Amino acid sequence: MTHWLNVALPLPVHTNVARPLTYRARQPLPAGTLVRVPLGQRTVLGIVWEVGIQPPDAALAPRIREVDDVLEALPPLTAQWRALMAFVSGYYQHALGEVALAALPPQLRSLNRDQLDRRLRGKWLAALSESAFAGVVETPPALTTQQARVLQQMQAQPGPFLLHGVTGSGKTEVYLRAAQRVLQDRPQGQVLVLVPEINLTPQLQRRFAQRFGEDAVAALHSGLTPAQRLRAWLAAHLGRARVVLGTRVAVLASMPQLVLIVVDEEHDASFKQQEGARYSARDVALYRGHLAQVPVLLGSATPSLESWHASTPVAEGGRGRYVRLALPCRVAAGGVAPELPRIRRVDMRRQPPGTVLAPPLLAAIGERVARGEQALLLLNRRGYAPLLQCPACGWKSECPHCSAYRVFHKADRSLRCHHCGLAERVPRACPDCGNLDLGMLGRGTEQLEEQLRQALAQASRPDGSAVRILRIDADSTRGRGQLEAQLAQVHGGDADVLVGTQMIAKGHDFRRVTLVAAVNPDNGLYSSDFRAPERLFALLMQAAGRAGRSGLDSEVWLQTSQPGHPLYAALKRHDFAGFAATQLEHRAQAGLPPFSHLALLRADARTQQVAQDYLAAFAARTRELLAPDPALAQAVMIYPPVPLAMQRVASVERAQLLLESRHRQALQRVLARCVPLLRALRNTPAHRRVLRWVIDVDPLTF
DNA sequence: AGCACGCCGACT
DNA sequence: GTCGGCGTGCTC
Repeated sequence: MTHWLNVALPLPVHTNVARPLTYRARQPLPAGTLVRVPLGQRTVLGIVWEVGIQPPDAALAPRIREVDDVLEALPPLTAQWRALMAFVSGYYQHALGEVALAALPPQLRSLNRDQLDRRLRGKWLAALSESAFAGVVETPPALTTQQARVLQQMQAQPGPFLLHGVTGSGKTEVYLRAAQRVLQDRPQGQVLVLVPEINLTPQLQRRFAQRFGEDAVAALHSGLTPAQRLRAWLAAHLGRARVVLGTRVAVLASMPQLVLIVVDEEHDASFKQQEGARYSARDVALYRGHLAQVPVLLGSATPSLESWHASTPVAEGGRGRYVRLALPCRVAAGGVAPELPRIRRVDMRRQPPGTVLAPPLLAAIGERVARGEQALLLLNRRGYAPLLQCPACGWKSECPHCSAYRVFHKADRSLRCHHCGLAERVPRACPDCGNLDLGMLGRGTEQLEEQLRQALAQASRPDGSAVRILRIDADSTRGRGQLEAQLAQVHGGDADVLVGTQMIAKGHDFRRVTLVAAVNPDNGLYSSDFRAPERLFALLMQAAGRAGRSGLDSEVWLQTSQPGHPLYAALKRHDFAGFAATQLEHRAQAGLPPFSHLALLRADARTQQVAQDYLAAFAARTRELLAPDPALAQAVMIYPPVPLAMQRVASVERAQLLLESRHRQALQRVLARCVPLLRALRNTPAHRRVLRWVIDVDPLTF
C-alpha cells in the first residue's frame, strides 16, 4: 500500500519549488515525522507536513520518489510547532521548509536513522535524566515589595506582560520566580528564556542553573559546537530541559510542554534576524505565547516604542494590549539601594575645536582612578581614524567596492573597509598626487585609547602605579575567547579605564565602574533613521546602568554640542516615559510605526539602474494586480524605489522600495502576492540581471 | 540552497 | 590536449 505525503524541505523562497513536495512511503507516517528524502542528486532532511493527501495527477505521478529513511526514534514535531512555522513562513514571506528546517539543529541534517539512534542511546544525552528539575536548588533571596506586587499581577491576568524595570531593579529575580512558579505547578512544564546576544547567555544561564540545577537548564545559541547544539535541541524537544535559554533561534525550538516565555531586553535589535527569514524573535515569541496559550513576559529598562505603546492603556492613548508592570527602584545591595547615576552634560561648543576629551571629564576620570574605581568610555567607531584625506588634492580613502571610506587602523598600519573587508597597507603618499602628508579626519577607539594614555600619564592609582587602560572592540576581541579574557581583566580589577564601542555597554555587570562617558553621542540625534533617537536613548540608559551598581556614587558624562536637546534632558531625569511620550507623538504625526506597518523590498544588482528598474516594474505590476480591489490598493502605500543609505557594498548596488499601511492585515494581504510576482518578474529577460531580492517585514533599519 | 550541465582561458 | 571558472536550470 502506498502512502502519499507532502514533505517540507530546505528550498529557498526564490525557487519554483519552495513548498512541501510530494513523496510516497511504504508505511503511514504521522505529520511532524523527520525523514530523509531524495531530492535531485542528493538526500536531504525533511519534515512530513501533510499526510493522507490525494494521489498526485498522472503528469506528476511518475516523478514521485520514495522516502529514504525515517528518523523514528524522535517523537514527531507537534501540530502546534508546525503551526508556528507556518505562521513565521507566512508572515515573513519565507518558504515553509526554509523556516522549519532552519529551526532544527544543523547537525540533524547529516544524520541517518542509525547515527541518530546511537546518539540518543549514548550517555551524553542520558545524563539529562527524565525530569531533571527536582525543585529549587538555592534559597531564593527575599522579594522586594515591588517584585512581589509584579508577580502577583502576573498571576491575576493572562498577559502578555511588559516588565519595565531600571537596570539593577531585579528583573532577573522576577523571571526566576515566575519560572519557579510554573515549573512547580506543572511537573512537565518548560520555560523559554530569550536573550539578545550570545555574550549575555552565560550570565543568565548561571543564575537559572543555580536556582534550578545544572541539568534542568539547556542553552541554545549559535556559539555552541554542532554537537552541543544538537544535544540542547534534543533536550528541549524530548522535554528533558525544563528551562531553555537562548538567542533568537531558540524561539523556534521544539518545546512540547511550553508554559512560559520570557524575553529579556526585549527592545534589543539583535532579536531581529538580518538574513534568511527575517523574523523578529520577540514578535514570534508573542505569537507563540498566543498559540500555546501561555504567558509571555517581556522585560526591559528601555522598552521598544512598539511594546510601550502596546502596553499603554487605551484611556491614555495606547493600545492596552499588554499589561505593563513596573520596577521603578534599584534593589538594595548591602543595605542601601544604589542611587541612579547623575547625568552630566559637557557643552563641547565651549571647548576648543578638536577637543577629544574635555578637561573636566579627564579630571573626573583621574579622580575615580585615584580612588581605585573604574571608568568606561564609549565611542561608536573602531579603528584610529574614520578616513584619510590628502590636503593637497582632496583624495579620500574611499573603498573601491563600497560607498564608504576605508578606516585607518594604526595597529597594523592598514586601511580597512568595514563593509567588504578590503584591507591594504596604508599608502606612504597620496595615491593621486604623491603628496607625503595625508591628513586624518575624525577619531576612533584606537586613537581615543592613545590620547587617553597621554592625557592620563600623570595620573595614578591608589598605590601610586600607572593607570591601566584597556580597549575592548571588535578588533581587540577578534580571537576565540578574547572577549571573555578581556572582560575577566575588567572584573578582576586589572584595568582602570575601559575604552570601547557599544559592545561593552550591554548587560555586563561591572561592579567597580563608577563613571561612564559617551565621547561623541550626537550622531544619533541627526540620523535620518527614525529609530535612531530610540536606539541612542536605550544605549545611553544601558550605559548608565553599567555605573554604580555597587552602591558607590556614580555619574554618566555626555560630551555634546546639543546639551539642551530634549533627549538628553529626559535622560538626565532618567525619564523613559517622558522620552517615549514625545517620540510616540512624533511617530503618530509622521505615520510611522507603531502607528503604521512597514515592509521593505530590496533588490541587488551590478548597477543601481537594474535594481531600481526591477523594483519599479514590481510596483507597477502590483498596482495593476490591486486595481480590482480599490480598498486594498488604497490601504497600502507603495513608495518609489530608492538606493540604500549604504548604496554599494562589495561592488553590488542595492535599491529598496517601501510598502506602508495603517493596517497590518492589508499589508499582509499585499505581501502574500509579492513572492510569486517577484519570482516571475526576475525570470523575464528584462530583469535577468537582478542578482537577488529580499523581503523584510517590520524592518528595523533603513 | 546544492548539484549538473555547458561553454571559454591557463596549465601538466 | 585537460582542469576549472561561474552562468543557467532543475529539484516531487
